[in-house]
Amino acid sequence: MQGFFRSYFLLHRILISKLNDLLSAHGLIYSQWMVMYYVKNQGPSTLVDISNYYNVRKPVITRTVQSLEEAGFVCQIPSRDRREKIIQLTASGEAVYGECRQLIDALEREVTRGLSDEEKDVTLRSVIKIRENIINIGGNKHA
Amino acid sequence: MQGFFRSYFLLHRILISKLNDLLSAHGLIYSQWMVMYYVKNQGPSTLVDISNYYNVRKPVITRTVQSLEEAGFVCQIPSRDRREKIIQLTASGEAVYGECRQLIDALEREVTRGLSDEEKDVTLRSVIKIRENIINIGGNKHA
DNA sequence: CATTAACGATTACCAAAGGTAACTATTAAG
DNA sequence: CTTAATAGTTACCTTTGGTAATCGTTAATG
Repeated sequence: MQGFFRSYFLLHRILISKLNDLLSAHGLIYSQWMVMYYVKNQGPSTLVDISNYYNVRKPVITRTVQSLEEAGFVCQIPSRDRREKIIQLTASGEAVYGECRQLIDALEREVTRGLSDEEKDVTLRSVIKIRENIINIGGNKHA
Repeated sequence: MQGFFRSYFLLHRILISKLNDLLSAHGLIYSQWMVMYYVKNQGPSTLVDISNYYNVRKPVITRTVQSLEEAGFVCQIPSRDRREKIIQLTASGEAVYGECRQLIDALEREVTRGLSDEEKDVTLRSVIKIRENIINIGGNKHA
């Protein structure tokens, strides 16, 4: 696996650039998409839920959620615990999520063209495995 | 390959965080390592060489190279074309490169633990192939 | 050969995505 | 009832990317 990191990071920039091109056409940026993705698939969530899932500090999520509220893509629903801020997608959030979901799925098929199902499967499982390994190494500041 | 992007980006944050932990112990950050890596492996290079390789704008490279010069890890060598700035690693740059190289190789082995050689190979080739696909899709603003 | 093009590098900005520290409310524990 | 812990926010910093405009220098062209 000589040079895996290099190839990985070389891919990252160009991949996130493509993704942002796609999202910006719908008024979104990557960090907003991440939050919408989580809320769509996990249901109404607190900021701490999202923060834990992505291993990102709370203020970062606060900022992103605020921008999504201003854009009208998420809204707050009441909670028994009045400290919590539970958010969910609005109708317009659902709509833009659906549009982007399709485009992203299409992009994913496009960029993996030429790879067999077997190769795709191995690659996906390897990426997940590598992440697990890093988490288990420990010493990561955000466990 | 449903969810490849998600897994890929989930890995990225944690991977670059590990890498920066490692580099910061030697006074480097990721962007500096990238430049040193290129200069080490391609030999003395201009800023445009580096910019083209990483598909990153020139001012970004200017800034990184300046920080490396201040740190004493790279220096300029004269060129016939007086527009160009050709840089190479200094002795201290070579030393720190060597130290980090070993640690990064070790980290790479560690995080890919549990993957067979076959799986590692397929994964590396897939990542490279995906990058090629994206570049060939065209429309990338930085071709 | 003189003028114009192109090129390499830089400066001065801006944006996105991450981080810390310190704070306010609110709830849970003792 | 007082103290802890928790959820969220605010203010600010860092890293890594981008643009636009500019300066020197080289290459092209009339």
